[in-house]
Amino acid sequence: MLKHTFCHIPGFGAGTERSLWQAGLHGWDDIFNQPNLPLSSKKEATLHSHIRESIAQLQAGNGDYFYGLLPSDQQWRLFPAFRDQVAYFDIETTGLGDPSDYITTIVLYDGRQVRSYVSGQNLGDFARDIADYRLLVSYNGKTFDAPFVRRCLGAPLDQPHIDLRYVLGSLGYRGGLKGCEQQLGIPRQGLEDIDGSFAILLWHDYQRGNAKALDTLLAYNALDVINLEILMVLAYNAKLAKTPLGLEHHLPLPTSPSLPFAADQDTIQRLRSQHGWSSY
DNA sequence: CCTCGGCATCTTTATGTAGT
DNA sequence: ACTACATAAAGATGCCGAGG
Repeated sequence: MLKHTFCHIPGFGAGTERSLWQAGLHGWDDIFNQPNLPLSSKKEATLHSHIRESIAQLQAGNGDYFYGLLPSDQQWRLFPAFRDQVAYFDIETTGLGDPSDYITTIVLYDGRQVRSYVSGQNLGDFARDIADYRLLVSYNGKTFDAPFVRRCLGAPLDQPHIDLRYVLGSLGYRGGLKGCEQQLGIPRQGLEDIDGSFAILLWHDYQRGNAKALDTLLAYNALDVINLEILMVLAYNAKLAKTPLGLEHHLPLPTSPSLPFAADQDTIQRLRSQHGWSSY
């Protein structure tokens, strides 16, 4: 998709890009073959120089270049070029950000492998592991997860970052991660009633000695992260469908790995009744 | 050349929202 | 209550071609 992108060039907005597309100039290669472009000579010069630069930067795998130039509502275009170096991630904490709050668990998924990090065990390893990836994907992670990780773990998390909250929101899907999943028909087998506040209860139950509560928490955490990949592909295809480019660039839905953790229904039921049925 | 009008892009401001 | 990201609306800038 980057090879079909022009709106990262200064002076080239959504309108100019669309008119180029509709003139049959779908990609960077077409620009050099076409003798007379529907542009002024000044714009043509900036177009040529920026496309030469873009080809080199893409070849070098430099996502920062495009991330810095793309309008924020077009960052989703980075996905296919960096899909083999993408990290889907999500954190659980003891609260929304009081100074006393801390990260309890993190799950990182790269499309192949699920890795988990637990406070008191290996949480700090996340800072090293996440640095190996060149694109981050999260839900509301730009506002919540990434600042929390920077503050508590000192990881820079300075890679390009696609926050699905805004991509899905621009497609009309709002109401949080669970709401989006529901609207798009993505199941959460056995974990449909667990949310972030219940995750706090699971953590405290684990602290009191219930090992199955941690498994349940990690199952919930991992399911969120695995579903991020499905959401990313669905959102990407939906954004693509709004362009006049062909359908040939659509991505197939990924096959999700099975959850490496088992939720314990007895623990869920007990915590539910202990804390009242009304809110859960 | 110079100015003007139309259009697209860029900037500024205010408002909204989701995470545990 | 918080945070820091986004969009939306409104205003400013600047490019480009037409016409004098």
